[in-house]
Amino acid sequence: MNFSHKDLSGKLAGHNIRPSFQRLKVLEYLIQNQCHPNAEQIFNELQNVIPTLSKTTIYNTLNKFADAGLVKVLNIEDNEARYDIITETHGHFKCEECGTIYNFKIDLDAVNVEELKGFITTERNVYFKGTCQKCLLNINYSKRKEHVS
Amino acid sequence: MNFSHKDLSGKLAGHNIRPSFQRLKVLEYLIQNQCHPNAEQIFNELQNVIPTLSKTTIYNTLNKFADAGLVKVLNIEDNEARYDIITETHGHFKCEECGTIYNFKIDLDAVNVEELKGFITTERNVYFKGTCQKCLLNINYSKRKEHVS
DNA sequence: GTTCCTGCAAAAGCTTTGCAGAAGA
DNA sequence: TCTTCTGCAAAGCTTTTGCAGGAAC
Repeated sequence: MNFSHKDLSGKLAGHNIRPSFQRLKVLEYLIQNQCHPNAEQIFNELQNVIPTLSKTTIYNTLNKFADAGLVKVLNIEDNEARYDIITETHGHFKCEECGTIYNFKIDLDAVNVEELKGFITTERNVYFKGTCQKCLLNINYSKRKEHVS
Repeated sequence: MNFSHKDLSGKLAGHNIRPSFQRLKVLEYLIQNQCHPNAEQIFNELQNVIPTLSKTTIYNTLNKFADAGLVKVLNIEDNEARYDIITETHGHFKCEECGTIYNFKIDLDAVNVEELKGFITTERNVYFKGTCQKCLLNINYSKRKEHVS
């Protein structure tokens, strides 16, 4: 998919965020790469487009987006935040072999927790960890090869 | 509850961890304070018991416990890890007012996710955020007072 | 006598802050 | 003009690493 400058500006304006060039590019990147990037990845990618870009701006922008509710911050590991354009409630699966984070549909909005009666819940997160199918196949393949040789 | 040296040593031995004094104290602390402490809190508390204690040892110990599957690392915020003695599957609720992390019962082991067919899931985490009842009551109380005065 | 553990100091890595100049309203 | 934004440099924080002395088995 492709997004016009107008689409992107509109989205920012809807959250009271001024449409600077840097912000538009970060937003565009997040929409086109829904792969839960961290600040580093976004920075590296956009440096090609904006040579003078600084990491501070990436952080400023991401924090602004997060405050505005445009993106969600994922803290699956403790040493880096990952950013997710907010679409609908979904869970995350992190493969501990390859590091890929997958989305999966799960609806916790309906879940009613007895112990949280009287609490206000504003955010519901689910993340699983394990090994993804791709890596499992690779591991099995390696083992078979090992066995043969 | 109180735990004898023998109980604690046994628990460590069961995970192939040598029962040094420091490790026993960290374990004891985690069992007696199931309040999801971070490294800092554990360090401060245990410094009273072990004056020569260093933060490195806290990290060494917690990492060892985590590797052995004795504790679970919670990454609800990105700037600090919190540690949770593993008991049974439960969710975490973090109050954004007072910072307290509450446990609640939720069983995701039964959840079957179509999109994760062929994946191996080793860890399932749920965390909610919002405002706890205690803080909600305080906020309401303040508002009432404000209104009266 | 080895191997493992502790803790100091230093480093590493992610993120925030201060600030001055530039851009936008 | 006045506010907001960018990006450099520096600082802040949590966590890890290197290493030497000490403890445990």
